[in-house]
Amino acid sequence: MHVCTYICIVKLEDAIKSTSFASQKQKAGLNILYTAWWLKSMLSKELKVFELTHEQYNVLRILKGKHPEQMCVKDIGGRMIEPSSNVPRIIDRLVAKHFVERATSASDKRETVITLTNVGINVLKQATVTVNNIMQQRIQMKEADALELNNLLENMRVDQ
Amino acid sequence: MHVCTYICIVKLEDAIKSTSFASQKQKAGLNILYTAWWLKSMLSKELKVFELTHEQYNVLRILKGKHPEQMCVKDIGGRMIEPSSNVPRIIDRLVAKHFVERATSASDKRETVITLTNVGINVLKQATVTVNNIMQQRIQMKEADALELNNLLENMRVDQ
DNA sequence: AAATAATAGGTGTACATACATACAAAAGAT
DNA sequence: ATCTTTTGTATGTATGTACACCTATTATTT
Repeated sequence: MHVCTYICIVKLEDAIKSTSFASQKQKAGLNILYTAWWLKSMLSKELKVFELTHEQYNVLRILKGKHPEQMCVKDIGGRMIEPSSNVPRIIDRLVAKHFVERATSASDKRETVITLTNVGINVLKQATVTVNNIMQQRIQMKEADALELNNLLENMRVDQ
Repeated sequence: MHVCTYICIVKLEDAIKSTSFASQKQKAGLNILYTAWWLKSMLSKELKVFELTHEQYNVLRILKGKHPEQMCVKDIGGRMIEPSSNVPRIIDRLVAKHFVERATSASDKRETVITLTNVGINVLKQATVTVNNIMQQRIQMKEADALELNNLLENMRVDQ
């Protein structure tokens, strides 16, 4: 039986109330989906203070990586963790909050170039401190284990 | 450089075009999010043939686990991989396709009990064959590695 | 140069998530 | 027995995803 006191490690069986899995491989699939949800919901909770969703935060971080250079929508899209994200609409919301600015590219009028504003940079800076702290506290893993995990995840994905 | 021929293993660096991570632990977080997206989008693609989203498929599978018993909305919700899923609305769509039926519980009129229809059972059966095949082919992992992965994922999640 | 194809971005729709709220029914308190 | 609280479900709103389609611009072909 699972008892939750101060620190609580939730087994998948408890989380989704399922006791039998066809294989460890099948369980691993569900475990990845559940852990991703767990990560995302932790992030979202922290980011709410800054009026950011974790997708909006992701876009700001991508922009920060090139700042003070601008980036076009396509380049941002290519760096999203979830590649099918609809970047124009995420940018709509960042523009509404004055965290970024939109302009048509001079060199290619099809492109829209996005720039971080000072407000955006400040919000991102504060949000990042919080996010990093939470990640440090809530993810329990030695670097060697993390490396092992990264190898397992990268080798499991068969494309085509 | 990464070349994709027949079987193609995508490194996270290529997927999100980022080359530097603060730590293996931070990379692991992103890797989990990306792998979850990869899994979900594969599933969704396969399930489209059956007019199912992967959340709808998840609900059908949960119902199958108790069949021919009925389940109430709350019990279904407690078994979802993403616990904050809005189960009533997913059920709306399954009812519209005649895969499940809704009825008010006799023992507790607050509860709505959900029953799999024969159509639902057949669709689930066919969808499951396809899903299992795809998982078998696209997830490359030995059982021992899957066990290792499950342990890493379950031990990393610190709640509270 | 004119016609055609490819590309970048935006938009519409269906579905899902996250969270707040509403309402009816059941459980508990007095 | 009546009042209060809790519970189960549904619904409204903002956001995001997945995918199709449209338009403007650029690149390519002839």
